[in-house]
Amino acid sequence: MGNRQFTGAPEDADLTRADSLAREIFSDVANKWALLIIECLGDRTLRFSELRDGVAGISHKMLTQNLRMLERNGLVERTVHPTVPPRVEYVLTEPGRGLRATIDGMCAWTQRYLGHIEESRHRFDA
Amino acid sequence: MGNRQFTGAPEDADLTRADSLAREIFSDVANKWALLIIECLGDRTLRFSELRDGVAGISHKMLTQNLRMLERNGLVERTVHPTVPPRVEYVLTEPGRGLRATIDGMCAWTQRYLGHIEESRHRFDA
DNA sequence: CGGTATCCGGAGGGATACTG
DNA sequence: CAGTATCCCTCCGGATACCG
Repeated sequence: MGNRQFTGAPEDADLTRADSLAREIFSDVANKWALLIIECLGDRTLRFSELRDGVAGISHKMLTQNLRMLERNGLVERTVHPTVPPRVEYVLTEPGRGLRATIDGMCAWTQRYLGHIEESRHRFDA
Repeated sequence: MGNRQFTGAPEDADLTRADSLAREIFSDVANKWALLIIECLGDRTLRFSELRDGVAGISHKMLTQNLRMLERNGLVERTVHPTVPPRVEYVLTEPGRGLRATIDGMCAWTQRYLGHIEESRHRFDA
């Protein structure tokens, strides 16, 4: 896999539209909150407040903001139930579940190297 | 896989040390620049300046900062050749290569859903 | 060439209040 | 309950300059 679409400099005149789009999507998605939200959703259907409680220390604002972004990119589906009080539910779409699979990989990786990393930190800090 | 170590609230008294460490590592690693640097390195050995040219629009400062962080966590190995001018080289360690595999997954995912996402964006923006 | 230090503008993101 | 808007301040991160 040639990854110039991710690593290529944006000022490069040869950079195709697809390349810069890929980079844009990558930048949207490769951030802490987005990944944690997707991981928290998993294969469940959750309400806004359940997500707020479910994702560590995320603020109301960040949650809304990231959910909008994920919805815009078609990774989550938002369903509003016109009841009172309102009930809004979020689920991963198929692309969203695809991304989730790779995030699961990152989580597993973290678990696996937890010890390695902690050691390395101590060595480095000395 | 129980992911409470990632999604659990930090103020939760039951949160174990391992859980918060996992969260900390995840936060370090789940950021745009770190992921792009790792992806750019791949299985190559690159100099500082090669990385700066290789990673799209990254600044001197961000590159140094992220490389230090990755080195501290034991994901990259830094080798200084005591020549003049100095030559400093970076390679992924074994844990680093493990993480890289999952990032490859994210890149592949991006490529795969490029079309889906672009469409979704247009629909949303209307 | 690679790294550190300093400055500083602007985005990120929290707290709060208000609407439907 | 979910979402938007406003305020406000921190700190991210770019630009620049200077060391080894």
